[in-house]
Amino acid sequence: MDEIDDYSARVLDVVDAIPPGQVMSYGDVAEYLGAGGPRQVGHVMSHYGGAAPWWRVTHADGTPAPGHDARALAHYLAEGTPLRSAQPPVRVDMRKARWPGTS
DNA sequence: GCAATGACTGGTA
DNA sequence: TTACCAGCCATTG
Repeated sequence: MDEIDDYSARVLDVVDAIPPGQVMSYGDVAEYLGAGGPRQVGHVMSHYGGAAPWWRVTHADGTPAPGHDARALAHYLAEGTPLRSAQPPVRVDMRKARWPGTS
């Protein structure tokens, strides 16, 4: 198994901590960690996202990762995530589904 | 060290 | 909604 970096593990830890029905944007995760940037989080998800609920991580607009929007939609419906559009372009209601973290 | 790239963000048209 | 631009951060050649 490939060993992951501390930063990647930290990103996966936050994503794994997101409760069902809630989502975070790439920028929110980076800001929550206080390190790196939205692009770094996205890169980690593309490389290690297979071991984490990547569908709970979306763009600031609420649109899921490209190429996986249909897959993410299935999870949103299964977890009861508040959606603004149940069909492409799939968009999550960030106003309610945005997870501020362990407040 | 520089240029290019990427599962990004916000603003403007 | 879509398209384009400028900014941001880390990795790679």
